[in-house]
Amino acid sequence: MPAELLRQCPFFARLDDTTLAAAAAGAQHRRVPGGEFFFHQGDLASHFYVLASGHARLSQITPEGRQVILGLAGPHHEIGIIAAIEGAIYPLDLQAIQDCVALAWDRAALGGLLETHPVLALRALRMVSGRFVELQDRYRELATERVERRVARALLRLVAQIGRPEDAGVTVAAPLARQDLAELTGTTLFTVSRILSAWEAQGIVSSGRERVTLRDPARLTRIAEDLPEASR
Amino acid sequence: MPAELLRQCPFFARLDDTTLAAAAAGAQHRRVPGGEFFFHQGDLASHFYVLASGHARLSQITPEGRQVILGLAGPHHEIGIIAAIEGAIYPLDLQAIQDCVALAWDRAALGGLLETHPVLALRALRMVSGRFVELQDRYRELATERVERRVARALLRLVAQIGRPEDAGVTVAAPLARQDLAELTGTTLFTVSRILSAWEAQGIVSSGRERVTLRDPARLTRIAEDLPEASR
DNA sequence: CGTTCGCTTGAACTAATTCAAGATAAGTGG
DNA sequence: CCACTTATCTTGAATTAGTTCAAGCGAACG
Repeated sequence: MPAELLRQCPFFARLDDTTLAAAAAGAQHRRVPGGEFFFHQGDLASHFYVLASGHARLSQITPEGRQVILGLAGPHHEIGIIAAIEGAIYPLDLQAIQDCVALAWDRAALGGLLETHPVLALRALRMVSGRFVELQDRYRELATERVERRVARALLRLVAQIGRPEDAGVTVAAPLARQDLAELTGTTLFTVSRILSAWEAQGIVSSGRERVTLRDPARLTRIAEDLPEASR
Repeated sequence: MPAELLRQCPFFARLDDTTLAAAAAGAQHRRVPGGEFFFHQGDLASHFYVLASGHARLSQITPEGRQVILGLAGPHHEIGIIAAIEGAIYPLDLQAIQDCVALAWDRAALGGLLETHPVLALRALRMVSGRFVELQDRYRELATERVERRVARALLRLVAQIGRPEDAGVTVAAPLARQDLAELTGTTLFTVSRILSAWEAQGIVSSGRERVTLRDPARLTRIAEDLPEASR
């Protein structure tokens, strides 16, 4: 049910029924198998997506071939609003890390929506502004904070975004290799591995192959905020 | 002449006369002496500014008190479009580094403009998207590149934005201390000083107290892009 | 004219990277 | 079901880019 999905993402939340129906009507379905790309950096921005299922990676490749992960996206996440802008190109890659299903609006449908429903144009501005502020905060982190804190913050952000509660803790609900965490935090897979090993020994996380579970999120928050450890 | 100034900034460029007149009519003037703040991070976003003269610094302060400079702004630059969003707060400080004069629109005037002239709403989206992409690129640089390249890029960006041609080279047209460059590139004032000294010895830049002049921008570009030095 | 502020430089230090070697776990095909 | 292959992860040791700290210089400013 498209309309149901839309109600759950901030961009379409709390709209009147006619607007929501118009939005749903313009959407197509797109399936992307794990590992394949929705689009590449530099492609003409042709579609705006809302993920229905699966997880995807937002990343850039440096001219030297090093990858930087800007973030992960899960169900209900909106990606590619830049398609609303005439002639714009995607500024990053969007790669499915599992089989994905998404709703997609092409430029014409998206343009029509934003014109006939000005509230959506304002929401687009609000959405991009919000992401801009988030990115600014991450930029500040990267410029001023040590690796351990950045990894702690990245994990907390990930479970907030795409976490799944488990018997004892919260798991990042997407495959997440050490290399991925390194590319998210601007460090190396070796450093991430050492940090996770140390945390595992302290019972803060438990992790395995492409999997990280937070066992003590409060303690991780203390590391992220650089607060003193509670005395014992 | 407000309208004249507006024509020179991308946000208002190439508008029909009535729209431009409406925009100019809603603007107030604001003078901010060097060192003082237009607004602080966390303030309710009340005004949208276009700088008429002077230079200003966009920065954040970390909870630990370390400053990060997100960029500098000069004449014709638009700042604070986030004021268009109901209830939004400024995500950074805007501090005059020289005496500044700016045009200012309050929330009501800005909201009115965007509603009555939809082209401006689209431009707002375009503007924020553009800045988002720039910030993404800087994030990638910070995550993957060495300090020397980041400083080279920062200087090239600065002269592109607010450069002033000189007898032999281009100068950053705003007071720019070593500390400022360090906070722009995520490093320390000592490292910046060493880098500038080395470049000065090679005739790439000449610099003094709060001043940097590029003598050989092409050579600096080669450093920024990590291309091989031309053989001699 | 002296004080302040920005800049430079050296020396010691360190957080993180790089490289190498091996362990562990997950498919794959016989 | 088990060997074989491959991908992920761990850990140690050496290296290094950049930081930190200390001392002093020199230009601007009151």
